[in-house]
Amino acid sequence: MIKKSSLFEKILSVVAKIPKGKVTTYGGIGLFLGLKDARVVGWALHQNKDPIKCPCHRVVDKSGGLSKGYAFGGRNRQEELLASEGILFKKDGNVDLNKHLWLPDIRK
DNA sequence: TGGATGACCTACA
DNA sequence: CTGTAGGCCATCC
Repeated sequence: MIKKSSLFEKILSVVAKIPKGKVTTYGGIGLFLGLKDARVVGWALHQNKDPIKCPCHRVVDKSGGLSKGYAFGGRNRQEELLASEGILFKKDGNVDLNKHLWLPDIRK
């Protein structure tokens, strides 16, 4: 049900569909939207100011690591939010993609 | 109109 | 493994 609008809305729609306890990657969203870059995804999330509709904390990088550090007010904050949803972290401080990786449904 | 910016990814040395 | 370079998309000034 992705409408034809700015990628901003598309990305937000995808992120909003992320089930609780799951995480997705920038590259995954970009690939889903047919983009060849993950920058747009990061850009959209950065421009996003509605964490209620867009759980940015559920979006991680390809390695399962969190963003640079100034996402929500600190990387620690994101970890806290993810942990609050039942997402486990590895000793590296990265999300366990093997258990929580989720990708958008292309059919829908 | 056009350069600069951005929460990234991949490839190569 | 770390560092550098390129890429491509949208928005802002």
